[in-house]
Amino acid sequence: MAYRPTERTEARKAAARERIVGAARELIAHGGYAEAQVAAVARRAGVATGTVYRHFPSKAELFAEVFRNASQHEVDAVVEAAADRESPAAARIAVAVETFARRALRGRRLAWALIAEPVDPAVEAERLVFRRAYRDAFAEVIEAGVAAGELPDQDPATSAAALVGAIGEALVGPVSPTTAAHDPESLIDSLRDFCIRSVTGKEPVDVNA
Amino acid sequence: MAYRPTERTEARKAAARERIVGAARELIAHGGYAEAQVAAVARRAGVATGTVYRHFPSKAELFAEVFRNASQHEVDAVVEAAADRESPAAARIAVAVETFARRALRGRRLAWALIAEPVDPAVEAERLVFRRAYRDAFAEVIEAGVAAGELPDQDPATSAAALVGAIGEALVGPVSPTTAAHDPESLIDSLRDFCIRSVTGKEPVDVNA
DNA sequence: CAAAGGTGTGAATCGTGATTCACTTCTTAT
DNA sequence: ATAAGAAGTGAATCACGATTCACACCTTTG
Repeated sequence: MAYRPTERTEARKAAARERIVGAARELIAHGGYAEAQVAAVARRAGVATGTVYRHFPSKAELFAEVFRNASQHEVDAVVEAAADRESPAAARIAVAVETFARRALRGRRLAWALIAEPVDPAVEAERLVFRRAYRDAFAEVIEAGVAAGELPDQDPATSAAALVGAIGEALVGPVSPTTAAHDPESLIDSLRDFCIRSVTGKEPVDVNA
Repeated sequence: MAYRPTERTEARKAAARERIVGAARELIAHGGYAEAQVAAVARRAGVATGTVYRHFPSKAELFAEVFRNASQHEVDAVVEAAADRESPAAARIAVAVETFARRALRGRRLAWALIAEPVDPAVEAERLVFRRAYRDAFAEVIEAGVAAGELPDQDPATSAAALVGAIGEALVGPVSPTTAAHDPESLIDSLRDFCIRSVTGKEPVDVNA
């Protein structure tokens, strides 16, 4: 034997892999799944079509990785926003919703791809993980709130799923009010209030800074 | 000229058309869009592949019709349930949600196809009409409730979109709690309460019969 | 009954993109 | 320098379904 991959080549390989993932994410963010054909990804990453297959066994695997990365990033932001277990449940929900919404509106197309766009089953499985992660984050807060007597009795899983659906639909759904011209901040306010009411059964008090 | 289609032949033609639409709906209800290839629809309808194209210019048109039929049916049921303008907004929302939910749970797969499943753009346009119809139905009730001072001030379009999303996700979404074994009635109760809280900002009073 | 349309048929065609693979180019180790 | 294993290339191949179309079969009208 005469050739053994060395640190430098490994790094180069890893870099190429990341360029491919990045190119795929950019294409998805721009035109969704349809725009992200393997050949297009390769072109944008500056490699040949075949090279993509040196790094990923299939298109589905590549996209699964893209989804995994992007969604982990989003979920982390929301979880972190709601992390303070000392503050009241309503405030935690409020800040989580705002974080979710603000980020989604910033990258509308990518958010739509992550939340709702048609993908093939292997990628759908990643999406499931992602949505479940959101749901669990909300469910945890709701559960804590109910336990502390701050929130009315309710099924945390159902409420959390409904929250995820409500936020997704209001922000990037096909009938999102944002489709029409609309001020993003006021949309976020409306949505936050909706979410607060839904879990507290009370009018939201103004928590704004 | 020697041949002019007569009533009987027209009827036969219409019947064939309906068989095709019905077959398509059944396949969608069973396995979603993926299962409903033109050849499969034709087989199930008992006609040849080409015959489908004597009745519809393209697959997309056929499916648009299927969606239109099925969704009109659903929307009508919900609108009718909430039709009584004399009763309080909260009660109208409650009954609309229950109707929506109960029907969706009865035909889970079809509901998913109507609400959320990947479809091609021509069909997506139908879906948009459908979701918008739901949204408008809810928005109308919310608006009336706000005007009557029964509901707190809110943006009806946003609340209505969020409701549609919440219901859809909780019922047929990928993270629906119904995925796990769950009692449908208690899910409906939880969801209805969630929706009532979200628009009223109050604990739901027991409206049950 | 013959002519003239209509309607049904299903195998062949087409379009779209993912995937492959024989070949080239690069890296490292001797 | 040279051998050997990695990695890159992109044109060719494949898979999959929608769509077409030349032909056969029905209905109706004169």
